[in-house]
Amino acid sequence: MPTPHYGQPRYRAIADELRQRIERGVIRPGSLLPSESTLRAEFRASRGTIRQAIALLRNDGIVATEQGRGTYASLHGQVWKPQQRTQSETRERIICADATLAELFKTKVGARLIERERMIRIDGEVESIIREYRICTD
Amino acid sequence: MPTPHYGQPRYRAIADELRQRIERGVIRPGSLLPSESTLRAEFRASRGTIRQAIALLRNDGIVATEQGRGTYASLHGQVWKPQQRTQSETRERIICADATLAELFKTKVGARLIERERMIRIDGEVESIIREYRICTD
DNA sequence: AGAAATTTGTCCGTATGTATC
DNA sequence: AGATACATACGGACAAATTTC
Repeated sequence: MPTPHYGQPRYRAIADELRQRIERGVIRPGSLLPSESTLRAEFRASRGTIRQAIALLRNDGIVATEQGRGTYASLHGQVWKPQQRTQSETRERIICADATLAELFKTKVGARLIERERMIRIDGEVESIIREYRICTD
Repeated sequence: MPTPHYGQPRYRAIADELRQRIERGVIRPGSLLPSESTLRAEFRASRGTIRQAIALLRNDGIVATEQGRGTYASLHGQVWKPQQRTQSETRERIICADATLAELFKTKVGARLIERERMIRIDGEVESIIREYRICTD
């Protein structure tokens, strides 16, 4: 077979197949993928094509490769899950530094600071509060 | 020449060279890079090696390739500049919710919370303080 | 400890498909 | 239609890191 690639190229198809195996747990997170030569035999593709497929997965961060060792299914595996139902509200105000903040910023108590507070909700529940402080410049 | 690649592999060296030309404006943002076959002649490398080099740049987002057309130097160009001299220290402790936090989390005053505080320094100066609060689960 | 086998990394060559000019 | 340029796919060879014996 020379090189007909109607629709999806082979390396993408192979990548998708491997991706599914990882996501479905057929290949467990942390375990090694089959070696390039094994994959080559299974998919009957050239080494270059197999490597292209793996490069895609590596680029997505779902596998990691080490020379001489092999390619692992990533531990934290999964891609960012766009967590539904996540909301975030931010508000901002100017405050005066208390003793603690003043010391951290090496400034005087009472110095003006910007406080930005973000509230993150998941399924309506408040999941975390994040407060960021900066020196007020204006 | 078979494949001696002492030190840096050729495709990286080629990528670096092209990257510099873009950053220095030798190749203007928005303009086309030399074609693969031109680059092949200039660097006396195989097409695969040239393509590996360009893939690096594409991955860094400093070029974009269109089939049949060519590879452009990206407009927004620049990569993330790893701001030198940036430090970050994180510390963590368990605190009891004050009135404000208790209200935000809809819990009682005195409830146990995890406070994670990160201090970000740029050139030694404290640039910002970030505090994150979560319900303590253990 | 050392040699061999395994596995990934780099590089070359060629051929054909597909999109653009 | 033809030329040009990138995309996909195959093959082979040697280098480098790791594991196995």
